[in-house]
Amino acid sequence: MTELRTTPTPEPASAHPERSVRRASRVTIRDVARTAGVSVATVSKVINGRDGIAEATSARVLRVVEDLGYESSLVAASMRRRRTHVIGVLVAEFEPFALQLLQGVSDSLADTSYDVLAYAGSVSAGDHVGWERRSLSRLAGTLIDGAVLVTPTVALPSASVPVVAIDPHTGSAGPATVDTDNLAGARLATEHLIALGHRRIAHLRGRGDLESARLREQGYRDALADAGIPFDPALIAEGGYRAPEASRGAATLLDLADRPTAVFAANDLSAIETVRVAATRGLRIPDDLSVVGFDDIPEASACEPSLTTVRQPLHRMGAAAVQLLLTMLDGGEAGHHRMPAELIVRGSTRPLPEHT
Amino acid sequence: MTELRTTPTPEPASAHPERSVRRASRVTIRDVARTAGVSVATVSKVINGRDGIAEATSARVLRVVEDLGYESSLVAASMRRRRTHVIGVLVAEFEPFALQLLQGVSDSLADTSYDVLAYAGSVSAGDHVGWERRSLSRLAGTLIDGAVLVTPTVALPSASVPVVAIDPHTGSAGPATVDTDNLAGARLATEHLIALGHRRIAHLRGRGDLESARLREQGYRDALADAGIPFDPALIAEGGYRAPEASRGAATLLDLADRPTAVFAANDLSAIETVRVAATRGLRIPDDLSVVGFDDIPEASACEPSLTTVRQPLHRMGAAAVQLLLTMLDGGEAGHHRMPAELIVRGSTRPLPEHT
DNA sequence: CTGTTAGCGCATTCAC
DNA sequence: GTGAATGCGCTAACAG
Repeated sequence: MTELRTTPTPEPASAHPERSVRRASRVTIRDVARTAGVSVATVSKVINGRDGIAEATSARVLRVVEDLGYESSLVAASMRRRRTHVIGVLVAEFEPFALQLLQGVSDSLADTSYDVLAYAGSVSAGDHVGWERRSLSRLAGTLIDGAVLVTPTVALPSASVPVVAIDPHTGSAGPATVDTDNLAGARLATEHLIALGHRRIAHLRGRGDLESARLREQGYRDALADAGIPFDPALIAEGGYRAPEASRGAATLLDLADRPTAVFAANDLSAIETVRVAATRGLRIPDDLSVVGFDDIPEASACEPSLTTVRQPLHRMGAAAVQLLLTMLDGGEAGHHRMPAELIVRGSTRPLPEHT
Repeated sequence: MTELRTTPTPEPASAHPERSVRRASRVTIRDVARTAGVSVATVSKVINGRDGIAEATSARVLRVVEDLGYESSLVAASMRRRRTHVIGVLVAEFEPFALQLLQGVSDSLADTSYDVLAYAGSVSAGDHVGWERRSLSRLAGTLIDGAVLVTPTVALPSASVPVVAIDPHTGSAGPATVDTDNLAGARLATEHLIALGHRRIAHLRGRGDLESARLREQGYRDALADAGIPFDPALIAEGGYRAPEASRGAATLLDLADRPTAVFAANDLSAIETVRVAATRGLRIPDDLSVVGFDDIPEASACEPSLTTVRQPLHRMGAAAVQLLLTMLDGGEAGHHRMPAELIVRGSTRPLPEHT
């Protein structure tokens, strides 16, 4: 009776012609066991290569597995097993920054026995602060052996698996982290604009809940101070690291009576948005306005004009996070890894014409 | 007794000072129940908003949930429940093409109640043909409600959940699919080169097991035939859609005694690789060699010189896949969705100088 | 060598 | 209203 409930279509998968697109109920280990005429445990042993199984039995089971197209459910297996050999990359949202990191993580995991699982936690939950705790709680301890958290917004409580944070909320506090020298990077960007003769330099802020955003603003202020340029609060607007907010912030700045001649945006996404808004105002880049971004996502060099920006070595950061994670999975201790920032000068900045 | 085994650290999570970076064991529904002084079932009902629970009890439970930072395990929940509200994007590997699609999928799922899970199946398993069946089998029916398969290499047997394939193996055969008009796109690319005066046009093939690769080669041949240019087998090399293979293929072509004046690469990744190899041979792009790619990933416009390519609307393709999937999840029937291809002329192509 | 037993963390009947 | 059973698909001990 319960057998029937488990497998509504008792005939082997290979037998029934797929004329309808109906869902075939999943092939479970019990289907295999029943078809092969052995117990569930035996199948499990064969699958997992445990020894103590007769050659003949093993072969027969494997044949059935092949015939039925059986593959063990990650979920069920992970519930019993210690390690799943899956690394989770937890992001708030799949945007270019996170995707570049993901590529780095994935590439450097290619030589290991780990698979990669990326999870966007706040897609359906809105911009809930604390998405990382939610995601971690849902996946850790069961599905993934370790996690890479991309721009977590809160300090993480001790998790149930090893965790490495990239561009964390609290700077280099807490557990293992990977980040870029945001302060120095922001200085580079601002000093570049100053060197080009700009003095009315605006800043489009990043997300208020991220340490990186705070540091980038600080670097901007420091550079201004060093150059003896007074700080003007009117030249700061909220960009939030994302297009919609950046669009509003950029509009605020560009509609100022005494418009800035340059904008340092807290990341590339908002810099690109600034360029877009400038276009709607009839402003040409870089003739009427210089723009600098941060991150150097592929879109930065792809846009027109190409964006001057501060490069974070995203691919290498992902790889570094993996190294730290593997160390922790091996029982070792992992620390903090800071990457240098690099100014990449492209087409969106130019010297301020003498006729200010 | 069993209580002790389940929770090695019986004290509430909030009680023990996190001085060590030791793993805290996951907070389970039982911890919540015990702390709140109710049964596990009661907690479950409160969490899932079932009615029939005293207001006071409900409030108390919710407080404990908040305090302990409890979140139901996706794994455990998905094993009992019907729907997990998670959509899986299954890819062989996280490369730019797949990542752009992922972004499209994710963005168009933002307004729904679904979360997104991306899984790279062949990371640890090598280039195993059939990764999609393996991944699907591991995740479907348990962890995800539906799946978007990116460039599956085999025709899928009926799966246990709704599935949409993007750029499928078998063209538009089988279940729901989304693809681009590869044949027309390849013609556009080749005709563009022909219009520029090129006649020795090479083709760097895509992955042999993909229909898209076959169609792109066919489009190339068709365009040559229409222009009355004889097909030369020596001008075809394997690119495999990936950098390492493309590198070898490009070298073969560029080291030919009678070198081609233009290369149509089956995708952007191999086109970019061709540009790279050309540089090592001292060839300038586009002066000494014109190169056209396919896909229009962000890297295509980012490279130097920017790449002339055939654009696939990747973001929209991801969104289209989601629409089909949601239809199927709603019990409806979904069909095939074909997107137009568009030639984007950039800096990597130019007219062949008269002095051939 | 193989089958039986006991859960993993959770949701779902059913009794109480 | 609440709580003890039960099972999801699977694996690890332990029996036979």
